[in-house]
Amino acid sequence: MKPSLVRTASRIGSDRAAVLVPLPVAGAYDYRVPEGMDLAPGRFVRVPLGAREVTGVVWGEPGGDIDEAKLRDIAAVLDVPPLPADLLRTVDWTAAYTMTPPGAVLRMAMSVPQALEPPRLETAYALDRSGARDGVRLTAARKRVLDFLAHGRACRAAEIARATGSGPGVVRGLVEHGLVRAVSVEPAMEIEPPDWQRRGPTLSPAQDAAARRLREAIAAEASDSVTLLDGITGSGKTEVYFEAIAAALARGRQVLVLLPEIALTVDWLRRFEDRFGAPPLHWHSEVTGSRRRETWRAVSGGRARVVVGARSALFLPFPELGLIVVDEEHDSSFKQEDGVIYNARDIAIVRARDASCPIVLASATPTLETVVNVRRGRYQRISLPERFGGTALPEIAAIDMRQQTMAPQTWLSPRLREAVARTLDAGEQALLFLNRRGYAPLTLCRGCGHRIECPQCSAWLVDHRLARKLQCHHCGFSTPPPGACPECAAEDAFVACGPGVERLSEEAAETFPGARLALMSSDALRSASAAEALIEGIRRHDYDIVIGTQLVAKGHNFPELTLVGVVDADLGLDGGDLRAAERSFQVLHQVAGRAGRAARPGHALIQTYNPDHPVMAALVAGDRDGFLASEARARESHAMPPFGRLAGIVVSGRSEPQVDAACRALARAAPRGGEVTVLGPAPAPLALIRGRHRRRFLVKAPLGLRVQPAIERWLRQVPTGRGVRVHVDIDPYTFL
DNA sequence: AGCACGCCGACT
DNA sequence: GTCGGCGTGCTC
Repeated sequence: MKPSLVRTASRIGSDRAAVLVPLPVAGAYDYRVPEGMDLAPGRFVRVPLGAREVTGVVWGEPGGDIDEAKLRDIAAVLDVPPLPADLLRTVDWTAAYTMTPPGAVLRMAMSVPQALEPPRLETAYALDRSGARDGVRLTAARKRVLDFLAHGRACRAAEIARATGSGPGVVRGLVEHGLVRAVSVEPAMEIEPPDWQRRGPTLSPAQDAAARRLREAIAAEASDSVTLLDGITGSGKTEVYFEAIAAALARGRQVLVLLPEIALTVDWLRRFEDRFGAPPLHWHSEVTGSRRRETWRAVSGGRARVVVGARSALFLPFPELGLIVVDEEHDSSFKQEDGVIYNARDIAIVRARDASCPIVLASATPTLETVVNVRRGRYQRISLPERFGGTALPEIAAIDMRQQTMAPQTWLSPRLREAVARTLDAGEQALLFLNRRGYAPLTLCRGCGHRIECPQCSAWLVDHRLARKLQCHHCGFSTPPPGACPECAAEDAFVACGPGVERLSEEAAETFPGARLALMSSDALRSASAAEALIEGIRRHDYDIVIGTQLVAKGHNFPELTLVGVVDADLGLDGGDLRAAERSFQVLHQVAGRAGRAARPGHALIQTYNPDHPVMAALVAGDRDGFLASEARARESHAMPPFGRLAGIVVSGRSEPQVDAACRALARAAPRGGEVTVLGPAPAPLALIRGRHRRRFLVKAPLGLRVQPAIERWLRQVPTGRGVRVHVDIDPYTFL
């Protein structure tokens, strides 16, 4: 029995209402409600704003302190379902937490303006039962069309033609004879409902036990629980949370699954269809046009039962949200770095709380934040300790690069070369992982030592030899490689320094002649279909060695891959980032997990100059929890997250003196002596991006304190203006 | 985010 | 003398 899910919002009682417009204004504006207009929070309305008219959302009771003379009338109420009340709360919470104007957050929930417009009607054809068949010559084609329409509802001409194999003239003829009539219909995307009663693949006893516990958590009375599904790579987490999805669907609820953008693979979708017999709806930046509009409307109207998407799916208007799953919970791509700066994982937890629904965080390498929340008893944990099918985790060994003799301009150590050769001899596949795109990260002039830098950023240009370009990875600037040095005019004097995947693939080709190489990086794979084709090829063993960036680490399953070689494991460790160690551990652990997923055991070799580093030691020992414990101790001793609060304040502008002046003014006004500490200003690690100079402050506060009011008070005292912008990043991830 | 208002260079 | 450049400021 489907419970009643209509969350009845209280009607607006007075002749005024607060309306939030999707613009970065300070808050909701009051408008006059015309006589007889029936409003409740969440309703979409058209309101006059300055010289134009915009669509906003009724937010609640009026603020009241606005001059009667300034009040303007709400122009119209849109005939679409209102934004659910729980989403209004999440928008308010997100705005307050991230210190963003609520209208800017609302804009994310109104990202499809076309979905609010009355749909363009389409012409469809239906059987006209009043039409007399006497005297009409019923050809075979006409009969097929009439039979087809006798079963279904009105269909578009193209659909009828496709289904009956007849031309467009057939329908037209039937219309002329009055047997079929044209009707106007709203275009509605056809959605196959997922079948939760269908029998999915057989679960292992461990999976089954985990699934049962998850179902119980969902059925429990206190349903807004947070559960960490903690399962090592290959333990079948996905199939376990599918059972949670089935349970939510059985209760008549909608489900949202958040995945990191690149983890939504054909593999994942195939598993979903195996369980539910139908695909979920997708939501990410590449879903555009009418598909985007129809998906939004299907979510809003409740026709979409399961949506899988990237972080922006979080603000879709689910009226009956019953479960959120955040897969690869630790993935840093959940953190949005531009516009409204938020972490989709954290907002998902808030959205679940506001909607009173459970949420599942899944990961093989959960974040320290999540693990600490489990320890504090705020989250539950369900563990999947073994790999599905009894396959062992790959054995991980470090290669101490200080002990290896390297030929100049090579990056594969003798030990790694030997291991790759053995793997190829055994007829198996090897993966060489290097988390750096392009051919070389630095190009310098042999003559004068000049380094080629981005003209708008303080960053080197990366040599992309396949594309015949030098490229800036921070602003997208690109230029053909110069013939002569811009500094000393020397010809042909450039040297490429350091390796990228393109260069590594060159070395692999020289070292292993005859081996078939696949290069997997975002540059080499222009489209999603090209990526899928390559992945299929790897799976079919069309390639012997895969060379890839982080892209290969995500969710792919290559059964004949038995060796993973990490070329430069130290790459992520420097950078002064709070989470550098944690993130390195996560990505290295994940990429090592690509080895040996089927019947064959796998192993991973990690080239490092720091074999004693806690990250490397923990990987080799297979001691994830030990690593998390030592990382927790280190953070706790410095009162760093999750044992303290952090916020970044980035000051930027085109004029360096103006930025410095603003920083001095901010430093003078910075709160001191209290519980809040302000560090800085320091040049941001990338002191110049897109021609903007950047400085940053770091605000530290104890856990129990809300930093936002302190920051608000501080920033309000200092008028910035003069082409200088100040951005607040609560819980910063990268310190760039 | 738009769109207006406002104060300084090349044109009918 | 105007048309218009886009800098800053407001929108219930």
